[in-house]
Amino acid sequence: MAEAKDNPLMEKIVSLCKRRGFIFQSSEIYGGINGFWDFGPLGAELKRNVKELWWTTMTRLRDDVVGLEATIIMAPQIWKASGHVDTFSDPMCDCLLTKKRFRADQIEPQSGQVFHFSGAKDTASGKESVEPFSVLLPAGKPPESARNVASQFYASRGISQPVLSGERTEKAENTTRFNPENGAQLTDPRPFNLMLQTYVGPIQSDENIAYLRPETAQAIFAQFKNVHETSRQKVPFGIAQIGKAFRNEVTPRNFIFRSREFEQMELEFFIKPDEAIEAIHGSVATVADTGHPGEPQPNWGWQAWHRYWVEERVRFYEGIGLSKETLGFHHQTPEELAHYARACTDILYKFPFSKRDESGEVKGDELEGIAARSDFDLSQHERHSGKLMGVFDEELRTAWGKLPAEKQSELSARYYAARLKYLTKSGVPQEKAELDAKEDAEGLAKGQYIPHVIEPSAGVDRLILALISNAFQETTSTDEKGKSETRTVMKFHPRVAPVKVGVFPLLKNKPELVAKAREVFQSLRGQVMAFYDDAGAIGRRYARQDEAGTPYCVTIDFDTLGEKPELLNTVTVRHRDDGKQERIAISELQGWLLARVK
RNA sequence: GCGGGCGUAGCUCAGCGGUAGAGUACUAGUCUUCCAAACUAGUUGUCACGGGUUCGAAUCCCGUCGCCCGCUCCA
Repeated sequence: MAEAKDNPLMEKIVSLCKRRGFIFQSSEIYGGINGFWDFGPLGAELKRNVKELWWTTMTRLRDDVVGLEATIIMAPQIWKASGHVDTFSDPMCDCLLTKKRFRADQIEPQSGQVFHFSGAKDTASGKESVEPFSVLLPAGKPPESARNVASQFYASRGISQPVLSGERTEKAENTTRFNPENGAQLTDPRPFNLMLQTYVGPIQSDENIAYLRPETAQAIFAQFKNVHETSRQKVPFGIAQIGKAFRNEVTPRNFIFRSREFEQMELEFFIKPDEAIEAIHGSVATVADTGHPGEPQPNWGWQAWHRYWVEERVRFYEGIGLSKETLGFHHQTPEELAHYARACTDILYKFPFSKRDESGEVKGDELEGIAARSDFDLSQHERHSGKLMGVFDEELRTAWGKLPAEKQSELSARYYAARLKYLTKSGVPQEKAELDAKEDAEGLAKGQYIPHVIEPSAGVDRLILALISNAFQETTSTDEKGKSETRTVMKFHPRVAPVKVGVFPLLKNKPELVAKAREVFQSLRGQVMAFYDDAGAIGRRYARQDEAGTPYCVTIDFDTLGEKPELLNTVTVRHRDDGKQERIAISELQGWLLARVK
């Protein structure tokens, strides 16, 4: 018998997702494929609603954000420029004894005496291993300790009283083939590339390798110039994109939380560098560390914009039913931040699998990261493509001319320092970096700069899982016969609920009720996602819709047909969360629903 | 990638060497005037996949795949 389930809530959610058609394992009939998931009928509706709400909120309801839909496969140079080719492919080695994993390029080179063994034999059982094994013995340590490590290795192979065989020794200088902690031999370095590869064109050769994008962001940077030139937007403005991304994760885990094919909703919001803001407005606005800073202001620098987007995104999550209590935050420490990043705030959701920290608090796991990425990304593409990524800012040029000379040189010096730091960190030789940084500082004085960026980047699938976890509610009740029964209600916010309304005739065997119910259903289905059901008792149909998370159910009864003349052409509307019912005229039904689900 | 656990009907699980079951769900019917009602009848499985041991395998062994947990990795 299996042990008690480690995470019963998670198990229930996974099982409900399958039972009700939210999420299936990809390729299930062939045994599945690790890290890939399909969305069933209800899941597809839920996901569509979430993406549509994001798109509407981020683009259509704003003056300063436009959309983009780029390809998944792009020029491989993009991934060179972004750093993914380098940082996403680290050769790794494992310790043969402790199984600890090392990045091959981070192992301290060591010197000493290498002890090779050809195998070992168990004195008691006669069991034998012919697997060779080596141990590095640092200078000054007794040979016994090397033999001891080897014995432990063979013991882990099932030879409890190992007698080592074939011992020979050899000197080694600056080797990285051994675990620095215990001297045990490591496996050969094996490449780990987190990007999925394919070939473009019929020839499968190295020069035809292409990558499936590991994030959607880079397409936005790569198309920045085109969008900027054609959209009549001026900095500050943003480009939004929703799309698939792929990562060859070592360990896909936690249902759809970390998968190999996933969908992102990303905004790259381009802003002026702080030096430009200061030149134009005299100073950069400061905003409080907490709370929404209000409507965007022209004198906002990166800190204010970063805060603004964190709060905007929290409002979005609250607007689809994730209350503040279910969310968490992680402010990346300077050590965690990438070298080019100024700040990064992660918005977390407290998933059923989220762990407690040392203080017993559940922090949550990441739904979205809002990063202040400086001008790193556009600068990288400028250097790698040779195309200028800067913008010209009339306002800055005019303002700059009116600045006192000392202010000009102060801002120039700061901009120069920032550009120099970027260039040298990127490996540009010192001399050239200084020249380029000087040129950039002169450009600033003429109204030119590479925009900085604030990047709110959200994972759609994780959000779906958060919404499902958040909606899941079980109640167990005992009826008068003492029979206990568990009911599941998915309390989705009406805005994201896959089905908005269920339409039922009270009884199936009364043709007048069925005909009227079909008529009401037809009038609603074009406006909102509606579901018609006449199978089983009315209570059962309500329960089915509760499990699907349908917020409203409409029942056509004899009063609808005029049994009580004053109720002619009215229906019962039943609310999912409290079971309460109200009477609404059919003529008002559509407006009533739209007001609640939009 | 390593270690541990697991994989039986759509779902939850029982069966653990003698040829597949329960509850639930689903379908049809009777009935039913608002919260999983009852009754009747019915459908559903290459027992994850492949191989081996055996007269005989869901059951034992090996391999593969997948899921969960811990490491490792990852944002």
